[in-house]
Formats: sequence, structure tokens, C-alpha cells
Amino acid sequence: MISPADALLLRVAMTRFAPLTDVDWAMLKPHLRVETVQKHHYFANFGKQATTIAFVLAGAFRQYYLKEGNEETTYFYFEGHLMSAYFSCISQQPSLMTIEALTAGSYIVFPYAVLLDLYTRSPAWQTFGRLLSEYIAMGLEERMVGLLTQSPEERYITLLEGNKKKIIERIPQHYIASYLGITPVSLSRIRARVMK
Amino acid sequence: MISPADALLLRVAMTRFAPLTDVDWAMLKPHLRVETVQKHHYFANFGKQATTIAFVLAGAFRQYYLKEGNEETTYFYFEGHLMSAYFSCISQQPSLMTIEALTAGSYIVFPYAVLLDLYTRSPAWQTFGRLLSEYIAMGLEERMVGLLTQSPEERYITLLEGNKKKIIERIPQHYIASYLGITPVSLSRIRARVMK
DNA sequence: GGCGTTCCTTATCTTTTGTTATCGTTTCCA
DNA sequence: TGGAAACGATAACAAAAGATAAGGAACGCC
Repeated sequence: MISPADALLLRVAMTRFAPLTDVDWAMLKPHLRVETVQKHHYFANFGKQATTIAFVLAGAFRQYYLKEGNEETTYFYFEGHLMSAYFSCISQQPSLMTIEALTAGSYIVFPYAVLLDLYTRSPAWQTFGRLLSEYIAMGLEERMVGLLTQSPEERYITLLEGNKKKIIERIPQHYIASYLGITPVSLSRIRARVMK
Repeated sequence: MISPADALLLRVAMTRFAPLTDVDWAMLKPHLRVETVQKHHYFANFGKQATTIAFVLAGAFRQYYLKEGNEETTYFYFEGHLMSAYFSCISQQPSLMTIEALTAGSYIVFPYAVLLDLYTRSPAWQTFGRLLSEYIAMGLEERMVGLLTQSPEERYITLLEGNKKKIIERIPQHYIASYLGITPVSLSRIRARVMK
């Protein structure tokens, strides 16, 4: 099942979006399950409709799109954060992205359908849903503006200096290169340049 | 004030997100105002906190960030669409972006605070808020993925062939170049290349 | 209608990135 | 533990974009 400690981690994370009463929380709790994944296994797959939201308990995950056979990395997930092929869930279309475990890991999962139901049953959950979407949108805006206005070298330095240090520390370099929109060779050159 | 015809345009546009009853609509309607802008005047300004949402009735608008004195265009708005320095509204921080009228135009405006209040008073409006954010997030995701995975030339072709033809038809080329993340000179070369 | 500004194109040159290949090093399994 | 695969650095060359400048067309404004 799910341990009280794990459940609390998720509740705290969710409460950062909207204040959830014990009653609100009790609506979600029975639907929570803990799952584990092996390294290089998948949480979401290209072409399959996603139906679940996860909360990472341990491990690192990589989200990517396929373009002409290449895997183009768009995002990383670490412990303590919600993870989902969100746009597949909300649009009810097959997922365009894949989420792969880069390490062995575990997460709490629950069906998106449960969340949709909670929206209709509790104002707090409805607010949660709106603020979650707003949070996702703000992250995307920041990333989009970075890609549009910064050079690859500036983007790498931003990653070095910003609050995304985990990516530098825990993700293989060729995935970071893809995340920055450049080739691994180019990132290697940039690193040599930046380190003077 | 606001004409019934203009009000209906907005109501139809909003109903695409969530079904609004007459009662729901009556909550918003008294707060609607119509404003006009001259060419090259502003709807939102860098550094000022944005507090309003608009619905464009006529004209074309450009949204841009400032980076080292340069204006980096991130978005265009046309008639029939909602327009706002949304992230300034929801974060209550000074706006990082500016929205400029590229032509003379007009729009319906209402305070974001009114919308926030409606969220607490009607489930339909609460749903509207969530779906609006989801819509914005999906647009940003699509744009982000395009910037990450496509070359400038591919991005230009996407613009030519996609559902964003209005941008090609109505926006000066140097703004489009900025929107694609390249220089005007480079866009001119790409156009020469693409047209064989 | 004339004049200046803005906008787009084209050309040249420089810088950066992509591509391909090679070579250690590390990691992963069997 | 030994061999293969994955990973990162580096080099050489090609392709593309940035910077700058110059010329022409379109537009707005007296």
C-alpha cells in the first residue's frame, strides 16, 4: 500500500498549491499506490494515452519527444516533484512524449480521472487544479523564453548557476545537451570554453 | 459601455473553455469595458504589474521581452483571442513582458481580480480558470518543443503551413524573425532558400 | 509630390554549431 | 573479470547563423 510517511510527502507538496483539508485529502488518499521502476524502464510511452499522475519518491526521470528517430529531451523529474505526461491526460490524446527512468526509482501514482472527479467535488481541489496548471505554464514560459533569447552557452551557464543544479549534478551530459537544444559535441566545447 | 455584439463575441470565446450559464455571465458582464489603442501604444508594460485581461476585438498585438536592450518577440495576439500579461497577473509581480499594438485596435478589458473572485463564487468559472491555464500551457509546450527540436528553417515552414498563417500575413518580417529566434537577415536568407 | 524613415534583400566576413571520426575512460553485464 | 557498449573530449571540415554594410522598395508625413 502506501506508508504514512510517503503520503505525507505528497500532501505537503500538494498543499503548496492549495490548502487541503483532512476531508479533501481523504478523498484522494484511497487512490494512491506506490510503484517502483527499474532503470531504463518507462513511466509514460509515446503513442499510449497517459491516464496517471505520479509523485516521484526516488530516482531521476527524463521526458523526451521523438523527432526523426532522435530522442529530444525536454524535461527532467526528481524526487519530491509531480510527474506526468500531463498534456496526454488533459487532452485525452495519445502521448507525444515518453518518460523514462534514468535510475531505479519509485513513485506514488493515482489516476488523473480521480483528480478530475475531485475537481467537481471540492473547491480546494478545483483550485489545486488551476494552480497546478498555472505552475506548469509558468515553468514552460520561462523555458521557452530561455530558448528564444539565450545562446546555448548562456543557457548552460543559467543551468550551472540557477536552481536547476540537480540537472548538472545527476544527469548524463548528452541528455543535458539535448535539453539545451544542442549536440553533445557542442556542449563539450561550451564546457571547455566556460571553464576557461 | 459595451455593445451586445461585442459582449457576445467574448461570451462565445469563453464558453469554448467552460459552459457558462446566464447567471455566470451576469457576474462578469458589469465589469467589461471597451478600450481603443493607437498604433505603437501599449497594453502592458515591462516593470508594471498587470492587473487586467483583455479580449481583442480588432487589431494585431505583439508581446516581447527585453534582453540587453533588444526586443525579443514571444507572441502575437489577433482579434477574437484573449490577451494578457498573464504571468504578471497570477504571480502579482511586475511584468517581464510588454504588449504593444502593431496597428490601431480595440479590446474588451476586465480586471483579473474580478476573475479571481468569480473563481470562488461559481464552479463554472473555477473550471474556466483551470481550462484557460491548461490551454495556455499546451500552447507554450508546443512552442517550446518547436524551438527545441526544429531548425529555424523548419520553424518558418511550420509557420507557413500551420494554423498560424495570420502571423505570416499580417506581421512585419523582422518581428517574425524575432518570434522564430533568429535575426531579420537570417529570415530573409531562409525565405530565399525556401522559395527555391 | 518630395523627402526621410522603415523594411527587406543581398553580399561579405566572422563565429558558432553540426557532422563525422578517433581515442581514452568508465560502466555495464554476462 | 574480461569484453562490449556507453560516455565524454577533441580534431577537422561543412553548414548555418550573426554582424555589418550597402542598395532599393514601400510607406508615412509635411
